[in-house]
Amino acid sequence: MLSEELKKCRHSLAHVLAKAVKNLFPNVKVAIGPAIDEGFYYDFDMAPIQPEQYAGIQKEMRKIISSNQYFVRKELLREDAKKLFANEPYKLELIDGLADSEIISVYYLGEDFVDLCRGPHVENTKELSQFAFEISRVSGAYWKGSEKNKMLQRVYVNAFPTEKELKEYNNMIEEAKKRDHNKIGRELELFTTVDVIGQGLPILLPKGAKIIQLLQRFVEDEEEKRGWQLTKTPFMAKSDLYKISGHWDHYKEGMFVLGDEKTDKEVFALRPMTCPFQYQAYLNRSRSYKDLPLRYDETSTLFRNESSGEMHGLIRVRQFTISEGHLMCTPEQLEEEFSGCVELAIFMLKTLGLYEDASYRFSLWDENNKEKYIGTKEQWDEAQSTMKKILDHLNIPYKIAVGEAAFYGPKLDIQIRNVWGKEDTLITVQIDQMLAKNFDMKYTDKEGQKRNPYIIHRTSLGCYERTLAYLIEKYAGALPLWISPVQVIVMNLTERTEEYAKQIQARLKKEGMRVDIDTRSEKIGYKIREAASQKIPYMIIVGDNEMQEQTISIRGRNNENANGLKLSDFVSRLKNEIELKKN
RNA sequence: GCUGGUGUGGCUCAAUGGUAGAGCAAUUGAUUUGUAAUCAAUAGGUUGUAGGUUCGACUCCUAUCACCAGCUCCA
Repeated sequence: MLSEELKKCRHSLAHVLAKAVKNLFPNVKVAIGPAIDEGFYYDFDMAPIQPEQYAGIQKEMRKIISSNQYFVRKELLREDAKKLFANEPYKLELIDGLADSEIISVYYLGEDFVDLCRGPHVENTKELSQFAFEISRVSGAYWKGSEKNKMLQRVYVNAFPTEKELKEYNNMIEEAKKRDHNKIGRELELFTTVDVIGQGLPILLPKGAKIIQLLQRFVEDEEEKRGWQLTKTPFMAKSDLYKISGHWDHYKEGMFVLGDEKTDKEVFALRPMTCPFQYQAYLNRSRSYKDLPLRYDETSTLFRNESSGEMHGLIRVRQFTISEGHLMCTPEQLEEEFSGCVELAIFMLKTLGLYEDASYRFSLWDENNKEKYIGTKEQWDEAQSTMKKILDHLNIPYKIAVGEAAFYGPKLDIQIRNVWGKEDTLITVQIDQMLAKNFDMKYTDKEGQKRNPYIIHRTSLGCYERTLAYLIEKYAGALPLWISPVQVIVMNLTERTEEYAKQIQARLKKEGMRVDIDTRSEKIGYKIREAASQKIPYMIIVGDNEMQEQTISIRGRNNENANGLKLSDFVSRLKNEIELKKN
């Protein structure tokens, strides 16, 4: 089915849902009901619907469909439309929002239900009779998407042209659930959370911490090769710093403030970003154009006081560590340096195998929401057009997102999709002309003039916690060998071979491998299954033959057998594999 | 922050107002085992937390914390 046609059917089904809900709960006020990727939703002003009620609503929808009702379009004058929807406050608000030039159309579904709608719709509900649909969830959603408005009940319905497609969709969701980092990250003992520590503050367990350590080392080493210098700056500062940077005015809600401004002489805040701290490193002495570009990186832990409902696994947390960097340069160097930052990000994504899931977003400010940002319209126009020129020149395919900029400048965000298809920012590269002025950062140019440098804010791999989450989902927990927290597990079949198993572990450890051992001498089948479920890349099973000579059997993660391989060959094979994957 | 759901040993689940229980994992002993399930025993829980109702609460009520889905906000 063509997507326009599918959309039309789904949207028609949304009207059927609205009618069904109206039939069952006459006092309900209806809002809007668009088609979405997997079906449609409809917002109602009503008491929350419980899952037990889904079946009844679906039955009512089927009843409407099977009675072959017609969708009939009518165009109305504004005042007639307002009369028609006198009891529907949300529809009235929508009508008031329509421009004078717009035609106001309504669709009748049968004689007793009418909805304000542009259409198009199917002619008759019998066209929907083959459709498979089911209510998937109900949740709160603000009217017109603003938290200042009333919260309505959004009924999500999955809808597909055939039973088969709905089933396939449900299977896909089931498969996606198996990759959910929040589930398998806990099962694999990479991280956990605990009530007494609090929301958004995950504990990285040894294996999770090992992965992050490996990533950090890799990033720091790679950045050093590319001319970045590591700084280490404090986790907190006096409010004075944030007042200069603008955080105090524009980001205070998001910060953990220590102390009370009214009563304390000094108030501190944990840092939500590294920028103003690394700028102090730049300000350490006077700079000349010969010093530029100056590239500072830092493995930087940040703290952001997110609202309670926003935390999610490792993707959205209150404390996280980011591969941060700030680059100070002259206007002439800007494009090349910006491009270098993007290239570094791409290199990181490709190394981790995440590149194919990434897309670019050019995040601009929202002129109509000036209080969110510092700087003037002229400054924003300049920063954005500079960045646009560079992006176009670099031939980076991006989509534009208005209102997604940082409060101090536009961003190039590298977005990544999770297993549910939901998008998040993993990496960001930003151009900032404003903070250099606020902090009075200068360099002396060839003519001896003092000038503000351009600053590029960037992450190369983003936030490690979030990156780990996406890696888990990407590989369903079976991480590439070079970042596997356990690369090999040795297990012995009987106690006779326990010593030999230990020797093998020691030997591999000496070679720099990360090797676990499982000496429980029974239940070999159980042990193998457990190692497989832990997604350990290789297992070595140690036994002996009739002559009581020790034997080993090496097995890969996908159950490929590497039997007959000598231990020394296995070691060089692992080393090769690690080198290959890193390139 | 908002709407809804969930919370019982390490894990998966049972117990619908009447004695908190099972399987797996763990520990101990026996078995020396060959690609999940050897035998026996042991230990592990003030049912997220704090109040309340009741003769009696895992179960009902209130508050709170955490987790999940969605909205809003964001790396």
